[in-house]
Amino acid sequence: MSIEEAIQSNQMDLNTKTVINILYTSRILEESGSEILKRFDVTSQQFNVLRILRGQKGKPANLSTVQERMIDKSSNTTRLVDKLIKKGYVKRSICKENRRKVEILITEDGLNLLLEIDPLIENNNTKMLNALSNNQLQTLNDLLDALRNF
Amino acid sequence: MSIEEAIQSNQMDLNTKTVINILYTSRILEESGSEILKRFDVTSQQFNVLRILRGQKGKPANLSTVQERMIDKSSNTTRLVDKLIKKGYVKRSICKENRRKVEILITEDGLNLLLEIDPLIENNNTKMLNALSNNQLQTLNDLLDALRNF
DNA sequence: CTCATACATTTGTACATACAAATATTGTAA
DNA sequence: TTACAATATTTGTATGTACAAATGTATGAG
Repeated sequence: MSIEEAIQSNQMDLNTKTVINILYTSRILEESGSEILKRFDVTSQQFNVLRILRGQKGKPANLSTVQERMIDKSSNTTRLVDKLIKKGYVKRSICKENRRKVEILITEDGLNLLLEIDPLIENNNTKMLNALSNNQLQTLNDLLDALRNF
Repeated sequence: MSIEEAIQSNQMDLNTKTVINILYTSRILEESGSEILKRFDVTSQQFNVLRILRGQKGKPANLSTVQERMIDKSSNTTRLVDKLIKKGYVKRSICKENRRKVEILITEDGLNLLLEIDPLIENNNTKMLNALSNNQLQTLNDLLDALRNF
């Protein structure tokens, strides 16, 4: 289904259409992922933070580093991390070298949660992208990467 | 900048990378647009509804129709419309044929607001998509349209 | 006609987000 | 060393979102 059919609108110029197409497609992917995460009582943002922390491979990350790397750089990473602490998925401590900074570390429970969620999300991603060949996926990535060089 | 550099993560499989790339790029576009809309004290969602209503060309739309066509099908179109009514950009009335339904119509003020915002958003879209040729934009749209046929 | 069901919207409530201001710590220039 | 600016995070507050339950209206079976 073309984006014009999807949102029942024609007569859009190519730029507008492209922007709307990206926003619209993104929303569909986001909702599909959220539905899976809901079962584990984590939001996409929380999942995103957990994956960033796992990527640190044991090294703690500062709040600001986490925020920089987040897909959705919502403010209040503080409160987002609070939620993860309450659930036991991350630990927080004050950085010894610079006491303004905070160090966040994923716990064993957090890592186990990711191990449980990962295959479901990967599976879902595969399903959602099923209609495109690897070549097409590569092209899509290249175009999006290029787009951001405005 | 590739998505791996952007979010400082490598070793992602192609599917995961593509999904993250779409979400990430979408967020950038969304924030850029929101910044413009903020000056006019409307959110992207409200702007989206106003454009849908303008597309009706004088014919009122039901709440459910509006919701179907929204990019972000957030619930509470009711309260979203409330805000637009308070600002004088739309009118609401009960549908005479089916009193369960509500009819929403954009006002003259709403149309004028869109006339003011449109060129700024179009200009911004052009700027944001500047790095891609028309051919590339077309390909991008085709890939996104195809993607949604999962 | 009247009851159950479906439909369209609204409302309640918990939670999340955005943005600004406040707090705490560090670095540095006089 | 003190004062000022810069940095990193937290907190306050208004607004927005998600989801379920409630309300009001229409439709069809018996």
